[in-house]
Amino acid sequence: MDKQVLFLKFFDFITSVHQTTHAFTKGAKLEDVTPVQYKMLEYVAVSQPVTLSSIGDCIHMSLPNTSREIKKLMQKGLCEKVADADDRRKQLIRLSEKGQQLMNGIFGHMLSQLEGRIGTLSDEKLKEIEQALDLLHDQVFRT
Amino acid sequence: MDKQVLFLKFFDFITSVHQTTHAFTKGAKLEDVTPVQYKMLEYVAVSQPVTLSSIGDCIHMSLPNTSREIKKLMQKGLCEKVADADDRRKQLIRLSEKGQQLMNGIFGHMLSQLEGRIGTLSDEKLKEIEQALDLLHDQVFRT
DNA sequence: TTTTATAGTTATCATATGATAATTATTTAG
DNA sequence: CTAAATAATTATCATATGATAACTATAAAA
Repeated sequence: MDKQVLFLKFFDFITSVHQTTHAFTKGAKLEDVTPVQYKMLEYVAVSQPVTLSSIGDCIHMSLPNTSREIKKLMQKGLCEKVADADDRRKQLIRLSEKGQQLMNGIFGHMLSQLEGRIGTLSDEKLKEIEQALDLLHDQVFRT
Repeated sequence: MDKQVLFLKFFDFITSVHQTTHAFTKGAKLEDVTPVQYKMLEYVAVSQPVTLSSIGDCIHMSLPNTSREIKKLMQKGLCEKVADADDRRKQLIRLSEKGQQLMNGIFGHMLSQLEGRIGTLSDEKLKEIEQALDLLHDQVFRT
């Protein structure tokens, strides 16, 4: 097994995943949300409610900057903040109704994009794809 | 086959690919190169020589901004520019010796990171991984 | 209880990035 | 040949992002 060849294949693969991701979110209406703010929304959507600190950890941003960007998202009416009852230093962030609708729209858009790519495949093929996702996730892209 | 479940798996997969990519290039010394400039270098490295326009197309940047950033990369001594003999409007960009060495170092770093993840796997497992890469590349992440 | 650590805020600065208009040089189309 | 169209440059502006210092409030440790 030529590791060099496999590496090139990885590199190519990673590039195409990035491009596909870009194509997926492209076209979804993100009116007033910057790239970093979108990453935050994505993380909050999946993990809510979350503390400011964990958002910062996840997207590699300092607490002051995280605080600033969350503040902007709240001003846009996309996020809400609740003080943690157990530890009142902590602020729990979750999507507002409007933010939830925004993310639902985006996930729906991504879903239809994906549907366009794999919609016509047989169940058997889909099983193969699922297994391939699992394999690479576990063996290579584990975090 | 539940498409909803598959979608969640995709979403998770894409996230972990992004995180892994981040971890891969992290630690590689990129002294004086901004993220956008790094993307340019990466593209030039695999496709050189390339025109300014094609760089801009690839990384979704306007020609004026592409021109500005390439200029910076040339000032850092990482790129070189040659006028195309056939069409003298075109400027062909390629890595300088120094730029080539930089990218060699980074690719080497990524290779060793990858090695750390798959180095102990059997040849059989590696074959499976290769097939999984091919499958997903062709069926899902084709561009 | 005093000290120390944690979670977050606010303010400020520097730099990176994105958008656009105006210009030059060259090539291609009519 | 003249009139587009293409490739790139330069200049300028606005905004996004990253870094840091100083601060408040709360919780945990001594």
